[in-house]
Amino acid sequence: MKPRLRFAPSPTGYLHIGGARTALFNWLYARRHGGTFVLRIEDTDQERSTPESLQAILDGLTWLGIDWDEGPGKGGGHGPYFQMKKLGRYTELAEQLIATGWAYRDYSTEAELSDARKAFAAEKGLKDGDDLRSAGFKFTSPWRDKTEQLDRPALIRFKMPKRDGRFGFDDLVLNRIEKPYDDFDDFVILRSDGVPLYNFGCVVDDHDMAISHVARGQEHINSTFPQLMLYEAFGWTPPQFAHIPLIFAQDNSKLSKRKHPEADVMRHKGNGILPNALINFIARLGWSHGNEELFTRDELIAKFDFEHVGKSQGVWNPSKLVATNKHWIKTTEPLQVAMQLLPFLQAAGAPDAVVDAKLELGVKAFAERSASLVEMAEKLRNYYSHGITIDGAAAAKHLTPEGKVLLGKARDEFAKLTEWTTAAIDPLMKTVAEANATKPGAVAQPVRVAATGGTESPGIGVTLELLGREETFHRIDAALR
RNA sequence: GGCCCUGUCGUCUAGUGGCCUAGGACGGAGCCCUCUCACGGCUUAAACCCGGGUUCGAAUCCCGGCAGGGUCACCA
Repeated sequence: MKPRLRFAPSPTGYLHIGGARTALFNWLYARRHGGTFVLRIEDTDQERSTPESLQAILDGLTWLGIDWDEGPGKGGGHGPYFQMKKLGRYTELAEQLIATGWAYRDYSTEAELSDARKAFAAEKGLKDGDDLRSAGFKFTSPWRDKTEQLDRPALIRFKMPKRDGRFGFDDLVLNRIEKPYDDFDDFVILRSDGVPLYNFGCVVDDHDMAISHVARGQEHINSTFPQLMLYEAFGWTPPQFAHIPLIFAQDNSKLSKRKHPEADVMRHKGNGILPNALINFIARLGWSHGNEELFTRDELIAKFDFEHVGKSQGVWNPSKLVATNKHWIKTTEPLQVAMQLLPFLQAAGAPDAVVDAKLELGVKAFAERSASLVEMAEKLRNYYSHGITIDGAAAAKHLTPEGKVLLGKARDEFAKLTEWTTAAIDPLMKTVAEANATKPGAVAQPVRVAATGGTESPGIGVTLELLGREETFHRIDAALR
């Protein structure tokens, strides 16, 4: 049996880093075992769900290269993949549960629930604002054992069996987890407007979609128990669960959309992080493979397993993300990098830049000196402008009278060149230096400052090749003036 | 508060009873390479939460503490 896994976001905001990692783990497992990866949209929270959020999530997954076999835009034989499109199915199954004695209609009003809370508070001597849950409040509906039907809306509750002892499941990362039966109230499965609640919709869909493995955040551990009861009530076999640890921000609080901008996947795109670098980084945050740190997408697919997913929460480490990004900028095909770099370069002030031999050369020259595409674009833009503003301190240090003499001599050598390449230009630093009894650096720095306006750049050869013969002479002549 | 999960360098982690005088990576410090900046190479500081057991032997198993986290909605 080929495994079927899913990612089931609710479209209530952008794609969160934690969600992305959950999606990634499910996707990796499916890909590794030749299974199917399903994308399901849990849009039953009509208050918060928006089309924009849905699009943002789709965009985020697409950018990361996490593709789905079934779901929005793909179809598939287990749809609908939007929960709001299968309301009838939930109603039908909820009725089935009532018929089999596993659920009941609850006509309690908000007022009655509120009265119950107040009565509990009074009995315990609690003040306003005290947390009722902490004090052990449980709501027992008076409708639990009634079968009469009233002519007003009712919600449907699952009837937790009164049993002693404990129940649980074998988690793929946490191993055995159990809880006492009496830990659970009769939970709502269908709201009075006919829309299912999370636990119910989730179980129905995972069953309908023949999901075999569910990897999700550890915040879902406790909801696994009511879900297990639902599986029992329906006589269905539950999937295998893998609860993965949460991601925390550097301030040691849960990575949240509100407080932590880095929680937004697309923000990293804007920051010039390569999708493969982000994938590598979040995969390693919570999963390991011996001492290995760097993985291509294919290596991840070949090596991922739930056994090596850690049990404890991880902290977001921006500097390691940057280091990972540096690595992939250096090792990815220059052409690939160039294509992703282009929009950044255009935005940085080189609107006419295109993906061509020059840009590829630029990527090669700057791959080792850029932490991100943003940084690379920033450095490369000067190679796309006509003329350059020379930094004052750099000029003062290197465009001295002596420096200008050497710059002039270098210019003379450049003028003799029949081909304008790195290999042809580089040796000239030494040539000029030896002819003038000095070091190559004494020649290279004035050239560098004249050509780039600053004291830092790749080797003189590539730098000038990148600039082009004409622009190089233009800038040198301007500096010599 | 009840229940549940977790606890190795600052951070991510390797480690599944002897290979551990605890390894790697990021970050830090230093050195080398060098036409600048980088890259790279080398060196270095830095951790098994605490206390009891079990065992010839424990980071690894058990118990207790402590700490961190999750969850207890007609949200997901």
